[in-house]
Amino acid sequence: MKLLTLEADLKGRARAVFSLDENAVVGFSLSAPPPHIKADLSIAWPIACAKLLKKAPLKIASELAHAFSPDFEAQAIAPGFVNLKLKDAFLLEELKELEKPGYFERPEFKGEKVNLEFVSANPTGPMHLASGRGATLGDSLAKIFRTLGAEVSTEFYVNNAGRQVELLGQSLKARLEGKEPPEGGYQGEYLKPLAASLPKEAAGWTDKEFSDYAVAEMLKLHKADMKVFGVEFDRWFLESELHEEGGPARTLAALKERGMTYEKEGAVWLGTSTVMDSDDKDRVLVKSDGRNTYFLNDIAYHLDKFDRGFTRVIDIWGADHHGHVPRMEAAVAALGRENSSFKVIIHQQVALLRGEEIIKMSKRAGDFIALKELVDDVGTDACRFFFASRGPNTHLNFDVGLAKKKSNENPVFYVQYVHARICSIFDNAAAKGVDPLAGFDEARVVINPEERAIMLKLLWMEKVLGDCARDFSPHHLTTYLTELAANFHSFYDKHKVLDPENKEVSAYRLFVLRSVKAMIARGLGLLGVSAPERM
RNA sequence: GUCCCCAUAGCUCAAAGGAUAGAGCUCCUGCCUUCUAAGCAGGCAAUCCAGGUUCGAUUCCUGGUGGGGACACCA
Repeated sequence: MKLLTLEADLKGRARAVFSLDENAVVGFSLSAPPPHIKADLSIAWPIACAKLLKKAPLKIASELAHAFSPDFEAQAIAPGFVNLKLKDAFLLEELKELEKPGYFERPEFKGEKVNLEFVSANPTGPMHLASGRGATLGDSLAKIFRTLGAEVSTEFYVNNAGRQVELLGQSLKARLEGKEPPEGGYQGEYLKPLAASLPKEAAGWTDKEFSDYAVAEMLKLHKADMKVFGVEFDRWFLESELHEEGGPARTLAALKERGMTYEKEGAVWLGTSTVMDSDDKDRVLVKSDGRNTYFLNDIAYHLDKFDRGFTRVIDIWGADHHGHVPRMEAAVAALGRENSSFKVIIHQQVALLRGEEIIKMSKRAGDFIALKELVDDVGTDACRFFFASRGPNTHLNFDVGLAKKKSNENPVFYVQYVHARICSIFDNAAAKGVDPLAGFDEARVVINPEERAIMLKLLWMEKVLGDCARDFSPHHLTTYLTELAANFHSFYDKHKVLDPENKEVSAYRLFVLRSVKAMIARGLGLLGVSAPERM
């Protein structure tokens, strides 16, 4: 029985014992007891519901404990906890289930069609190190949501139209002609080799041809960078696609029709504040010179996503764009879409340090640290685990020098080492005269404390994935994997797995380790980190 | 000035309102004739300040202090 099923079961028993309605049982959940408590699971609900039931918490706890036996060893403890110990058979049975396909799927994600857009860096230069954070977040969340049963499509939005792209083209042209890029253009070194490799006929190109060429080349770079980083997008959505299909015009018409817009001083405004009261001021959709704002194009893009049938549209933005959230939410609402179907995940900026010094970065000025640079130095695994292990709201100070130097201290190796060690044990089994596929008599198994800790931790994965989805962050998973790894290393040090003298115990332990190996591989996979067989 | 985010050990991070606040790095003490020491066992060491709500607050609320970010008819 899964933990969530168990939780629902026990909750049902609590309702029955105290004759409560479904809604009356609030905050009933299984949690892991603190280390000094010798129990598998813990319930704090009796303390919380004491007022409602008008009973002493400890009394409630002991009545509850009574209702749980004889299926569980349950004990009521002051001030009102119920601590549970699971039966050995329960643990052994569940381990067999863990690797079954769909084990982690949940009903609430069934039928969800999620669109997850992230990174979406402008194609005006190589990908910046900070994009690694958004990429890690988005890719891991996509994989986690899929594991929970949702259908997920990942997307990278490419701004291949507009002023910045024009400037990029002009900067490239200037480099070809041996001149400095124009005012406000892109000064970066990366345009020089690009200019050098332009075809001969480029001398006669229009500005637009330069722009198109530069963008196409940058896009190639971005795709390559993301691939090395273990991130593949289901779709690279070009802004130009939007314009070809008249998306912005259609969006504007829809907004007008719904009475959300007005004209003032020659511009068309969206009443995000006056009509909808969800932003601090109204926003311009069409400028007085007749051109669309970026905002209108962006609304059109989001409408396009909804029109493609997604039930949930999720954007991942850096904190420098957080000011845009209210207006985008207002726009989604203005189009008559459910607010709950749209979510923006904001992650804080990555501040780059070299020692004490903060590195100011700007693509236009040409001073930045490329993602590729770090990945080349420390590897994708260390980078991704590092980024994944922080919640989106942490303000990350990233010391480039330290990150490169200290790669061996990254906890990712601690976790990967578990996988390598277990692989090695299985490799050695035959030589030690142990058959990894041999069965064992479950009734005779004696589970030692280290094994018990491992099994419990394995069952806990289900909850951890839920936490990741709830908080829109993979960091719970890195914490979990580190804890599972600690459980394993501790076990490994104390107990011999391959023992020719005791084949029964060997087979049982290999059975447990098979699950550990699978869960480590699964968890690392969700993070886009490899599970090496040898280290 | 307004708005958003953050403040936990020397450093980098965890912790559905629950029990003695967890890890990693650093420093110190032990452990490899036995399946990989990228490991194990142990030690030192922390909730910014002042109020409030609560049986219970690192967590929620209010007000400070300190730091990061945003406030365009730019994209």
